[in-house]
Amino acid sequence: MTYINRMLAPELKDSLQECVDCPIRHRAVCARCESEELDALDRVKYYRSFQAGQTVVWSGDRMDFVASLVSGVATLTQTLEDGRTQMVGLLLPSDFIGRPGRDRAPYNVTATTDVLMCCFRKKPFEEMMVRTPHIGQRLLEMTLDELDSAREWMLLLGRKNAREKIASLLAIVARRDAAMHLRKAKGKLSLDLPLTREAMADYLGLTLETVSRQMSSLKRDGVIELQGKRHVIVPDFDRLLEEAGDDSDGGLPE
Amino acid sequence: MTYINRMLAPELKDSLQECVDCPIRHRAVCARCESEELDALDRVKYYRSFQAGQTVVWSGDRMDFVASLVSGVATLTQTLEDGRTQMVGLLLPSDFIGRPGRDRAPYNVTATTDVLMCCFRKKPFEEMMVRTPHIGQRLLEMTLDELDSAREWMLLLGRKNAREKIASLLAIVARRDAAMHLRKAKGKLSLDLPLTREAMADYLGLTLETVSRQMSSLKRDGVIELQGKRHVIVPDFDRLLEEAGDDSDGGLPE
DNA sequence: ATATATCCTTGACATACATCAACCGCATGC
DNA sequence: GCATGCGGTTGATGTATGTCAAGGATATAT
Repeated sequence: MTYINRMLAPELKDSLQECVDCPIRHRAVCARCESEELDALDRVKYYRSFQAGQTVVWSGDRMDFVASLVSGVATLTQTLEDGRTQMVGLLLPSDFIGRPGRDRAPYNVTATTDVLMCCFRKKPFEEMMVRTPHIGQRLLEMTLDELDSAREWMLLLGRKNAREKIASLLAIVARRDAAMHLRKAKGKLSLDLPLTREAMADYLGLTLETVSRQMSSLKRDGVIELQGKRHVIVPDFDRLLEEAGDDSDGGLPE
Repeated sequence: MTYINRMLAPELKDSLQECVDCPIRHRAVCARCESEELDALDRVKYYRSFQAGQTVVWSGDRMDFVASLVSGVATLTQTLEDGRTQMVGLLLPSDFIGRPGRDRAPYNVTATTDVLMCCFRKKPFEEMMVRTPHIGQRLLEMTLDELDSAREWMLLLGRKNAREKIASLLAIVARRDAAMHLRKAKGKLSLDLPLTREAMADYLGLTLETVSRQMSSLKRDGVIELQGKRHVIVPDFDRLLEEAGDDSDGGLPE
């Protein structure tokens, strides 16, 4: 069953890191998953890996599998004819890819780092969804969450200025980072951006130059510190949230 | 059962207009809906109406019901502290409001015209979802569709210019209009905008002045004709789609 | 008929961000 | 050693859209 875990047992999020890192150890961690159904699914799963920069599927292509991201970072993007591109999804380990009930991918899926995916053919997966309501329910829950974050993202794209956009992105990454690794060095928070400046720009609806300038500006103003280009230190998370302009006081998960 | 129909029977979309307009006639139209479960649900449903401009729920408020929009237009909006607001959902008749499993509304829901909603208390609705997998499946399908349109919307917000945004919105409204009324006067297509210029601006991440200017510009260039402020005639839908800059050749549903 | 409010349009001007271009730092390869 | 490429930074300049302001059209109320 392994990587399907997040779909089945939300309360297992804490042990997710273990699940993801070590399929073998996982059975010990997650007793709930020991059903025959899942064993059956386990038998039809297979793995695919992609190198950084590789495209998993192109928008419009047939996609006869669903998958769970095991490691690495992938993005969903949409493009206009002239090449303008907008990221519409950022996939981190344990995120779900694909959708039961449709067989063409509506977006480009691209690996931005080296990526490992755990795949299931769509048909057996769908059959199991019918037999095991748990899975459908969990999938609904995950989809509703995604819809919520898509809508927050829309607020960002439509109404925030460049500085707020950058700060928001950093806060989002910090939060997701923290949710997975719980790596928070006493007040000072540090995070690795899994994105190039260009990918950040595509996330935020900006150009890479503007991203770069705003990163420099936030650094000048002491909101962040930079070690290298990708490693960011956040001395004061609340300050960052202020810069993000967000209404909701969404602190870090403890 | 009436308004829950869209959730249960996607193939009934054609008869939706009848369902929505006339609850009484509906039973005749939709044989599939005559189950005991639904009768039970039918017994706990109730109606609420709102006047144009009224707020149905504020973001963060308790929301102990789910609902189906019977008539009128409602919007989901998010705001920043300083009042900048972004529309994140546009609800037309038969759209679903609320989400099982959460009890606080994550957005403002506002009636932009007079609105009638068919409501169900959340608890009995959720119980029925457990007993009737159909409903959960349908809800998943609808949520996935919403996620898709949210993501197209993100492309619009992040990467389209003002003219393309306006053209896209008109195309979207035209499509949804057509899907419901099938009102297409031989080539020439006419539609009523259910939104003020300000609401359009909030949809598109623009100011109302820019919306107004671009409408005028599209009119000057013969892409649209205006009768009054809200009634739009589209002489050539393909031309409009070109202006929208969209890759996908999403014609009108026939 | 006159007032008032709402929604919309248009103009003049300001500015945030995009565009174009040069250059830096650091790999990798010959 | 030096070239080449990639990701990133910074500067000069342009422009699309925001901002501020005035006024038009229509409806409702007095």
